[in-house]
Amino acid sequence: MPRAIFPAPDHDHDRCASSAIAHAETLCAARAQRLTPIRRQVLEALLVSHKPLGAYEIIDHLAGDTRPAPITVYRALDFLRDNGLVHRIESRNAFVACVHNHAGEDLVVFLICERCGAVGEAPGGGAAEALKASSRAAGFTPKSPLIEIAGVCSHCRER
Amino acid sequence: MPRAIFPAPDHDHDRCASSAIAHAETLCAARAQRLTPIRRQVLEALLVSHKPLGAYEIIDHLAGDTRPAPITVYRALDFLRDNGLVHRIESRNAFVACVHNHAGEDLVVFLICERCGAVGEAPGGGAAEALKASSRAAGFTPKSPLIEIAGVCSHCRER
DNA sequence: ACGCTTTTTGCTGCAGTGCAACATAAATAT
DNA sequence: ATATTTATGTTGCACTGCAGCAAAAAGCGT
Repeated sequence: MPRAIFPAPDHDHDRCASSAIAHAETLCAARAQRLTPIRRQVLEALLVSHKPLGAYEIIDHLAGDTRPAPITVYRALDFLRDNGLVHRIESRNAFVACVHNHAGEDLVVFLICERCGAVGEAPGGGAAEALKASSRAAGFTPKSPLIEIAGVCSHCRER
Repeated sequence: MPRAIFPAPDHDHDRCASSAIAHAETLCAARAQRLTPIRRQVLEALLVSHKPLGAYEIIDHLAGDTRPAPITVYRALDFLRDNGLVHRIESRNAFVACVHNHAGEDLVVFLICERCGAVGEAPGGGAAEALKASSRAAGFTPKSPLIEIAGVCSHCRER
């Protein structure tokens, strides 16, 4: 069965989080990038929440021993984003862990549930090319489109 | 000739701004909405700049007599956005005047030039339906997609 | 093992974003 | 004219995001 875009609310968080961490380790090792404790902790915080978190919410999650300064978290987020492990949800000023493993694809469509706050990553299908073609027709030289769709996810709809 | 998506850098700003203001007046009159001085000034500031402005940049533009408080500008922006006269560029935390007059269409694609900062509104074509269909396939009930594309506009490319 | 360089983290500070809560003024309705 | 709605002014604050510099840690060459 394919990975559900919106995992069931009662799914095994720990399992999918540890698998994502493992993936991050593999990827960083392959690129000679260092998944330092802070970076890993930020990623873990996003993974267990399974929802987009603001920078200060991440700080709250990490505030076990010493409370990290905002800049520390932002730098970790920059690193994780550069390596495709975390996405920024622009319409929310928040960040989500990427659980999609979209290898090299350029278009990610974020589905943002307005009830539970969960974010799914849907395949963009042909939309990327259509949008790029449309913008080129306007004389524009496009990079990858950013697409975010608000709505209601399957689990919230059923309730 | 159709309205260019990226108006030439030397086009008649005053002309297109005053036409947009006239449109705003007509629209507000038709809806029994009040285009008060502050709201008009905020809209004018965005129109003459022809680029996205942050809230504090708008304040600077209006700071002729008395400097408006941030909340004042945000409230004016809320009003203008509710009436489709202004859009928010999420990836920039900034606002642009809408010069597209897209009557009732739901999809707006923002083309954001990374060199000059200008923002064009391109027709979305069939992308909206494709994206909605794709998200429905994931059990998601979508509202209108938000699409922003960074790149280089025609005028900057020629230079 | 030693110093050197690069990378990462810590720290201080600040500019920008965005809005809540309440008070006042202006416009509209009755 | 008075009551009601709508808009603006004021104060204050929480969040966002990063610059600039200092200290620590990791990697590298000899």
